[in-house]
Amino acid sequence: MEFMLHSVATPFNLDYTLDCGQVLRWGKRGGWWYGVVDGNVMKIRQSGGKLIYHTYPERLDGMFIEHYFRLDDDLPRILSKINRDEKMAQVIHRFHGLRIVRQKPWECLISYICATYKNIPAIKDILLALSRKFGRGIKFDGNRFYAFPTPHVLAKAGTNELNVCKLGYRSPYVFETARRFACAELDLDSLRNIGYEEAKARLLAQTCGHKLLPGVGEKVADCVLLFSLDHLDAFPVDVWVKRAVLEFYPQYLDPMLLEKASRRKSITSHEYAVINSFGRRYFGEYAGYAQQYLFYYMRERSRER
DNA sequence: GCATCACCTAGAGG
DNA sequence: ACCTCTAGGTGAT
Repeated sequence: MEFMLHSVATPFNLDYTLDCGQVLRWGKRGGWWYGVVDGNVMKIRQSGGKLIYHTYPERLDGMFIEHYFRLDDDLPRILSKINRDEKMAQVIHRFHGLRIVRQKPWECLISYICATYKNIPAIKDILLALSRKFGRGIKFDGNRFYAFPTPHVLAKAGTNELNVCKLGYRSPYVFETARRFACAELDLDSLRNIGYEEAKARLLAQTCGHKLLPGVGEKVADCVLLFSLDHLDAFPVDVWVKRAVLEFYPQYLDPMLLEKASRRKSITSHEYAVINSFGRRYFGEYAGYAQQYLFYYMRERSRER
């Protein structure tokens, strides 16, 4: 199957989009990207203004491709909005065509709960282990792929079985969250068409004195809002984005905070609030796009050194 | 409020 | 082989 990149879908760069760290279940082999999306294996590559793809077992159409890769976003307009200074111009130019992907809320939520305090290779290992153990197997192209496990299966699993997948202290978080999902206490899709603040407050809500979703703090909430619930103004702050803001935008921060923050590698909740609100104010309605370009830029730069 | 600290584990780098 | 540092933070104190 083929998808022609029409004018709205341009620019698009498949490699940047799948390699930038927002999705963790894709891998490139022999010129093709392989991933499991929504229970289907997808094999895809880009050839100039064209996407060539196969999906199995369902034959997913162009509408699906367009929706998943956010090819309906007016990227030139978005990039012009976040292009606020020379540094951003450079970052945007470097990764021109990177798009935010529309992930499934459930998979996105579990992925980022698992991602806390882990490096990306380790996160990919965890998600693969969870899928192998609890997900449905799908044979394709002579390989075996695994769908992401359903809430119901993880809710039945229990923390001991989850721990086999190297979740460590995250096991009870994943287990509890799966239970909330399985008994339909949660409807993340209802957070799509309300404002960012309201949606975030509901994700972080407390019930009976404890968290609705254990393991979900500000960072995880912002990732879920940005990557799966269409809140492009969310601005997740992790150690890389913190470094980026401290290095490129020190003049916008209180000198005291700057001084303290640069001495500490992790992020305090106060620092999170300050950097998050700077990002949202400075970059505006598409701050989430700015965040992803900055994140990828910082990681690539560190890898090159 | 608010700052500090423990936490499971494993990849990356020396 | 072995050790240290760090990792897309969160929850408890």
